[in-house]
Amino acid sequence: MNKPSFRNWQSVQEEVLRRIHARVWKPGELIPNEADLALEFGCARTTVNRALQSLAESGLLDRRRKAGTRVAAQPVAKATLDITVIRIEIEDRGQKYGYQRIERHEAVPPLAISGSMKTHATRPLLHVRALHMADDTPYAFEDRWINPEVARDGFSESYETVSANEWLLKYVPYTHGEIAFSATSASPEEAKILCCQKNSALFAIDRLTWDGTLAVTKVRLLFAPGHQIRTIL
Amino acid sequence: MNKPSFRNWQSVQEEVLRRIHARVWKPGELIPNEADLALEFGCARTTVNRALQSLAESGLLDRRRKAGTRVAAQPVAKATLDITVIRIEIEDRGQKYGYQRIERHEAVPPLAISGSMKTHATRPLLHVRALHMADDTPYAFEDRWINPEVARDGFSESYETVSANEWLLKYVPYTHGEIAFSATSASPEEAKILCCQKNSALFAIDRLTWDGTLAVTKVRLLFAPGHQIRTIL
DNA sequence: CAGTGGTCTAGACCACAGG
DNA sequence: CTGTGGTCTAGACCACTGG
Repeated sequence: MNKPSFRNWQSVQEEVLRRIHARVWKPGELIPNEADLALEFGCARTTVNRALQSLAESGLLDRRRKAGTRVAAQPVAKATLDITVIRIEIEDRGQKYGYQRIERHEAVPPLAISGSMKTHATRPLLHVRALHMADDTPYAFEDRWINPEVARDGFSESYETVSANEWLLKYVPYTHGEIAFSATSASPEEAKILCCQKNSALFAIDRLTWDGTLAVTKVRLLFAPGHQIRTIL
Repeated sequence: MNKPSFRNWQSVQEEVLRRIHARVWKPGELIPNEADLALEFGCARTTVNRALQSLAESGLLDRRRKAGTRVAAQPVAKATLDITVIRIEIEDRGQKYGYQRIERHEAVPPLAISGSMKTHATRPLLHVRALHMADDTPYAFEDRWINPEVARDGFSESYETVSANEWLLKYVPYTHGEIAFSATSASPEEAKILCCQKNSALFAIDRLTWDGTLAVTKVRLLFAPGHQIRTIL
C-alpha cells in the first residue's frame, strides 16, 4: 500500500483533476502548497508547479502568491475553438471545397465599418464579397473590408480564385484581433446567395484584426442554416 | 549595440512572436532549435522551451522531435471562450440578475435526448426549464435534462430559486463534455418565453457533460435576439 | 543512428500580497 | 515580515522520428 509515484507533470495533473472531480478538494477550498504536494507525489516542486499552472490556465484552479492555490469556486469552462481557413475546414471533413468571388471593388465603407476599423470616414477601402461552398452547396458567405494602407499586397490581389480569407491569413501579419459569434436573420440578398429562405436563422462570425493600432481587415462570415461549431470541454 | 538579454520566458515569447509577425520567420519555415535560441537569447534552454511550448499550444508553432520547430503554415487562431455561470456573466456586466423556474418534472425524454445521452429510451429523466433575466428582461432560456442516476443530489433539488445551471456546475462532478454553438429560429413557445417575435434568429448553446461513460446532463441555452459572445484572438 | 524536443531535478532567487 | 507561487539555471536523461 505504498503510494504510486508520479513521474511527469501530466500524471500529477491527472491526480489533481481526479481529486477535484471526486470532491476530495471542493470548489473554493485551499489545496496543499506546491512543496507539500511535491513531497507527497515524490517529485520536484517544478513538476507540481507545471501541472498546477496548466490547470490554472484552464480555469480550474485559482492561484495567488501567499494566498495559495484554491479550486475555482465558479468552475469556468474554457472552450477553445480552432478558427482556421475555411477551405481547410471543409476539406478536413472530406468535402469538396468550392470558391466563388461575388464582388471586389473600392468603396467608402458605411460608418459602422470605418468606425470600428478606426479609419477616416471618407477613406475608401477594398470591399470583397465571396461565397465558400462545400460539395457544391453554399457553405459560408464572406463579406470583407480590407484596409489598403496596411494590407498593401492584399490590395492588388484579385481574389478571384483564392479567397481573401485564405490569402490574408497567410500573407498579412497582424498582432491581435477580436472575434464575435452571433445569430442573425437572412436578408433577402443573403438568402439568395446562400440558397436559403429569407429570415432563416444564420450563424455569424465577425472578426476584426489589427496590426498595432491599424485595422487590417474586418470580415463577417454568414454560414448556411444548420451550421454548428463544436468543441470539447 | 549589444543584444538585449531576455530575462523570462514571456519576453522570449514576445521576441519570437515579433519575428513571426515581421515575417523574419515565415509560415512553414523552420526556426532555429532550442539550444541555438538559448545561446542567442542568453538564457537556459528550459526558458526557450517554455516559451515555444506555449506558442505551440496556441497553434502558432508546429513542433516535432527531430523535425524541429516550424511556424504554422496555416495559422490556426484559437479563440478561447469562457463559459461561466449565467448569473455571474450578467452580474459582471453590472446588470441585475433574475431567475425564474418554468417547469420541473420527471419524464421520458425524446429519443434525440436519450440517444445522445446514451440512457435507456424508456428511462425517465429530470426535465427542468427556466428563464434567466438581466435587468428584468429575458436573457436566456434554459432547457435541461438531468440524469438522476448520476446527479443524485441534483435530483432532489427543486431549482426554484437556484438555477440548475449554477447548481450543477458547483456540486456535480464531471469528467468531460461537449459544447456546440449554432443559430436557430424561435418557435412560437420560445418566442413567448423570451418575449421576442417568433422566427427571430436566436443564438444557441448546446452542452452535454459526462462523468466517465455516464451522461450527467444535457442542456440547451437559447439567448434573446442580439446576443453575442466575443473574445480576443 | 543521431538530432530534436520533452521533461525531471535540485537549488536558488524573486515578486507579490496576507497578516 | 514571511509564506506562497513564479521563474531561472545547469545538467541530465528520455522519447520520438527523420534520414
